[in-house]
Parts: sequence; C-alpha cells; structure tokens
Amino acid sequence: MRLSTRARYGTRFMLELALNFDQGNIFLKDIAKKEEISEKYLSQLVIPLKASGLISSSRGAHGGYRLAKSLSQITLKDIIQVLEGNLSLVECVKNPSVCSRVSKCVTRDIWEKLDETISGVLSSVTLEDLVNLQNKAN
Amino acid sequence: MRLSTRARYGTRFMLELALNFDQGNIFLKDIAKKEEISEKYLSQLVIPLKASGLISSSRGAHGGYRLAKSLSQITLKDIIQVLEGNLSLVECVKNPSVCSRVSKCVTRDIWEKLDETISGVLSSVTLEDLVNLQNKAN
DNA sequence: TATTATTATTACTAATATGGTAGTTTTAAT
DNA sequence: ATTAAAACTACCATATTAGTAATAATAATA
Repeated sequence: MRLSTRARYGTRFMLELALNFDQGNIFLKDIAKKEEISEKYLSQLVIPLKASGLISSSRGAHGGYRLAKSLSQITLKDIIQVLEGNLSLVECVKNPSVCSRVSKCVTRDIWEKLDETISGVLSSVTLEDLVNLQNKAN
Repeated sequence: MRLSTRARYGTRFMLELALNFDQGNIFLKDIAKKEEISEKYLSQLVIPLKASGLISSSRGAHGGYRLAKSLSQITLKDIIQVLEGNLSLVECVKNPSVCSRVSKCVTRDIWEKLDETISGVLSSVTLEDLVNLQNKAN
C-alpha cells in the first residue's frame, strides 16, 4: 500500500506551480532542480497532468507550465487520480466484474469503506492548503 | 496505492479461521479451496502470520491452523502490518532518514496525516466485526 | 531567417515487486 | 509403517516502477 513516486513527484510539481502561481510560465527544468527530481522523469508525469486540464503549457523560448485552475479548485485527489489512474485500494471495488466472489466477500466492504475515507481526505486538501502550510512553515 | 494480494489473501485466510474459531485446527487446504486461493501461495503468507503470534499451527495428521487470540483482539491493522511490513503510504513518514528534504517537505505532512487516518480505520476493525458482517449478510 | 530554449514524443532499460509453481523435509496421529 | 498435514527451499514469469536517452516540434528573438 504505497503511494507511487509518480503521485508524490507529481504533487510536488503541482505545489511548485502553485507557489509561483503569479509568475506566469514556470520551466520544468527549474522545478526539477528545486525539487531534486529527474527532469526527464518529471517531463513524463506532466503529460497526463496536462491532458486532464489541471495544467497548461507553452512551448519554445519563454515557455513553461502553469496551473489551469485556481489553487482552491485543485485537490490532491485530482492530482493523484490523474497520475495513478484508479484511486481504489482494491480493483474489485471500482470494477466488480474482475472477481466472481464479490457478492459474498465481506472484506470487500471494508476495502470500500477505506477507499471512501482516503478519497475524503485527499479531496479535502487543495493546493491552496499546501501553499498555506508551506508559508506557515517559513 | 494498491493493497497487495498478500494483505487481501491473508485477511481472507484470517477471516476463515475466525468463522471457524470453535472448530479447532483448520486445514490450510480447506481454506484455500473455499476462498479460491492457491494453496502453495497461501502457505507462504501463513509463515509471517504465525511468526507474529496471530495464529498457531499443528503439524501432521489432524494438524492445521487456528487463531492465537480472540476475535476481538485481532484487528485488520495487525494482519496487514504483518503481511505488508510497513503500513506507511510513503517511506519517509516512518523513516525520515531516507530523504534529505524531509524538514522542508510540506507534502510529507499530508501523507503522514493520511497514514494516520488509514491506520485509524484499520485498527478499528476486528475479526469479530468481520464475522458479524458475514453473519448479517446471510 | 538562423539560433536558441523550451516542451513533446518515442523508445529503451535496469531493478524490484508480485504472484505464483514445484519439490522435499519434518512432524504427528493412527 | 503409513498417511496427512505443515514447513522449508528453490525457482520463475510477468508486471510495475523508476528511470535514461535521443530526437522532433515549437516559438521567441536577434
């Protein structure tokens, strides 16, 4: 039950965009350096983030990335969902057809409850909250 | 962020022991058949469960497995912790020395909070609860 | 229009985790 | 002695994770 590096790195990338929301386009290269994440690897994570409409980008000189929504409109759930695909702890919760035992499986009910709890936490935290936390820490 | 098959299969194994708590030793083979889990694979999961003192076993004819504690004393957290090792979503939460950015990393605070939430849910569910759920369903 | 700095795309790779299978040994009841 | 079970040991195939590398497309600007 580990959070993937995709999700963790992607969240940190989004946080950096949030911290520089008013600066216009930010270079991926700069974020990679500041967050100590491989530039090439980060450039893979950015693809689904852009496709989902959470960020937008400009090519060429003076290009870069920027958030496509306001800080309070982007939750951790949005970000992690995009980077991990299915947020569910167990496949059968979202997709019951993968297991014939679903109807008689009590443990599934628990995993479902746990899924809901996790989603609740993740959707309650926005980029705005992270920025506030960051500012308070300094 | 998936729950491993180890954790899922192991939980179902423990639930079967709980459902047959008063029957004495239960054969792993029978549980494997009923739960449709590979017998050999299940026999690997049973090793840490025994080592942790959650179950005990007898060899030879009329051998088998049984719970080593009462139903209300075994939580899902106990089981999953044994089978997955570290319950933490992110390594740095339990083991800060793995990352030099820990002191300045705001996202880590969120992962820590999420860890606590998950632990709370898992430690609130006992085998007794699962048995009650199962009985109510029938 | 040539240059430069950036994102975008594609292809590959090494390491690790997952989900097993197979065979042998030990143990204990009958 | 036989039998039925757990215990132990050694593999193995596949998927996932976490990258690296090289190249193409794009857009500002000198």
